[in-house]
Amino acid sequence: MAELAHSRVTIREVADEAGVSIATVSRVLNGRGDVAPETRELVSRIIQERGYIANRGARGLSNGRTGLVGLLVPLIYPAYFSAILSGATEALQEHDLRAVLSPTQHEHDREVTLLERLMHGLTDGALIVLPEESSEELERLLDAGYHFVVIDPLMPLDDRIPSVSAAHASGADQAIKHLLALGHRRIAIISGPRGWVATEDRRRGYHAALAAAGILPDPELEVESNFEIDGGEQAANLLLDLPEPPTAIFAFNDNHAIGTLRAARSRGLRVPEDLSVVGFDDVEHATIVTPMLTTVRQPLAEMGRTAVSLLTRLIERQSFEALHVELATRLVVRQSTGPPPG
Amino acid sequence: MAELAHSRVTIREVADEAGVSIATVSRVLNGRGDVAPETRELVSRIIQERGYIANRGARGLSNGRTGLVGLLVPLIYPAYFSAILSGATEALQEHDLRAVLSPTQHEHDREVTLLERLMHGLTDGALIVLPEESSEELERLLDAGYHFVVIDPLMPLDDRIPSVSAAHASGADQAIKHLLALGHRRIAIISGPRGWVATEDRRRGYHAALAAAGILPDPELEVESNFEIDGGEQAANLLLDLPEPPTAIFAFNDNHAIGTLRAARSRGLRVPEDLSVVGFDDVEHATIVTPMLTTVRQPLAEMGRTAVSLLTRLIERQSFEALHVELATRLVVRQSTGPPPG
DNA sequence: GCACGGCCCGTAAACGTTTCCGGAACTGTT
DNA sequence: AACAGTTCCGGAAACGTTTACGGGCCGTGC
Repeated sequence: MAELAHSRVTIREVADEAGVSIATVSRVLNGRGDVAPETRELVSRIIQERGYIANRGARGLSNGRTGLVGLLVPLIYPAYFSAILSGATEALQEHDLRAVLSPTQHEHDREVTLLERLMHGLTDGALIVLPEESSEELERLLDAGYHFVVIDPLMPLDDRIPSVSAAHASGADQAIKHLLALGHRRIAIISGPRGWVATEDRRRGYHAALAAAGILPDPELEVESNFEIDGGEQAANLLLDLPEPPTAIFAFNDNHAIGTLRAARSRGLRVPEDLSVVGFDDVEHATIVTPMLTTVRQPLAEMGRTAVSLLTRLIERQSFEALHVELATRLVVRQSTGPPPG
Repeated sequence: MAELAHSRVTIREVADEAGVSIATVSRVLNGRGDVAPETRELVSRIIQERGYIANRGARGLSNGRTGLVGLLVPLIYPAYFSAILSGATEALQEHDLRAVLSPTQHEHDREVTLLERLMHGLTDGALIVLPEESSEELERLLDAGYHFVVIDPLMPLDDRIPSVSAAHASGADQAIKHLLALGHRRIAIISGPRGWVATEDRRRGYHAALAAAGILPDPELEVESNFEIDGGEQAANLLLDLPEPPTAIFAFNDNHAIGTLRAARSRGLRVPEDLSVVGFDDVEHATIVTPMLTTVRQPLAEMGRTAVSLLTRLIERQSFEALHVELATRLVVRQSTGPPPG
């Protein structure tokens, strides 16, 4: 039994006070047509006065909609995620939906059970950022009739699975073209884990831009790392220790770029005079570091918002139009790139 | 009517398959005593097999608990908030509670209506970070029987309102003592808005530490700013333009400190040789900036976790033990402080 | 052999909505 | 004056749980 303390005002009380049935109150609540203007006005006023707010749980029970949307993210803290979250929850609020936040700590099992609990009556759908699941697992979800959209898929997904991501290849292409235009020829990359969509797409962009300039890719110039600053620093050290080191490094995220800056500084290399650095993401970090990073901007908040709009359309069963949207990336030139030395 | 699509398995089906009543299934679900071991075992197995998960909405309707907790934050993106969120949601998950995320964009009205909607059957309680509400408004919530705990109150709150915050005065005291020990005598502050608890407490710590060293506070050395980097930069410029500028600046948050770094750099001042800078918060920004910031660390994630543990105690019993907890702050000395010039 | 107390378990009410179905009161047509 | 068609509204079922209440059955003690 609920504490009688917050004895909320219920639809029954509103109905009694207005001298109508609860059915009628429900109708004005949901903007149904079948109600006389005066009645509607009267009921509305009483709802106002009493501060009545429908119980979401009950509503969900009765009509199958809970007004809740699950937000599955590996972590909350890193700026990459919080930017997406920020855009998503804001858009959710505009649709009068609430976000149920569920960090998965990058653990596959945790994510799977979370999803199961979410779909079981708790939420109307979910946004899954960087899903740990295989395409098959997600397809099963889909077949179960659950609504969700994936943000920035890690692995290639089945075509039926709605997703929003950034234009990775184009971003990499812009970055490399920029370096090329500055005169660089020996351009290294610090990439994310192989096999991830983002990694492979950006590599593709990198290779394509090099090829277009008639440069053969040198496997020595491609190293892989995690997403931490330390990892970036180590990778950069590897690169700079090469007999013939690169004059520019394109890092696949801003943390890597910052690590590269550190590596450069620790060996007395000036950026951009001795070494050019380009990042990816354009989170706030990029602008507070010295020198400020030239980086490829991902519209993270916008990705969150877009995912919400896909999801709401899905929930309302409106659409099977553009299930996959790719948002443009844009190179932001700041201080960490310049002509190669010599 | 619910979409038949995700026709979830219901308690009824489990009951039928086990050949018992739904009451019995409910009993084993909730670990009630009144059930024979074999029955319990049988029902448990079927629950497992069928992957049954109780519908939260229905459960909430019936027993008044929804398993949801509201998280009210002004914004999500800034590291300060996401660190708190991170700690809170993690702790929530351990209690098998889910977080309903509600950014208020610093708008008082938005926050009030959000709270109203939250308490109306949606959630069992809430965590309110940096509440925009007056103490009176919160007291009314309290009297209505709603459970919540405030994290980092903006304004002084009534004693009955549970809260968790950081040891502001002690942090400021540590920072100033550190600067004093380095030999600084002319120490300025860039504070947050006057009237805010955090601001006033830190000012108190600042004044106390100065007084203990026999230094009279100079009002010229105290400027106020918002929480952005730009604001910090402007404030620092004001300070550095003084006829007798400070040799050290204690900024009330890391953004201000970073702004101060910028101001120093733009006028050719070296940090820490020409100017010492101390920040507050110790978010990640503090470590990626050059020089790395000496700063007062607030245990943000821990504050989130602590708030959750207060809240769950509140929800479960009506306990009135330690309603106010203040977590220790700690000075982290890095590269932005040194002896004064000359 | 009987009453009684435990142990298990089922029945049914209750939680607050939405929505289907049908009915009353009008309006307008013949 | 009867009738069909509208318009507006109420009754009641349904959603999936929890839980108060009561009842069967068994063993125990006399």
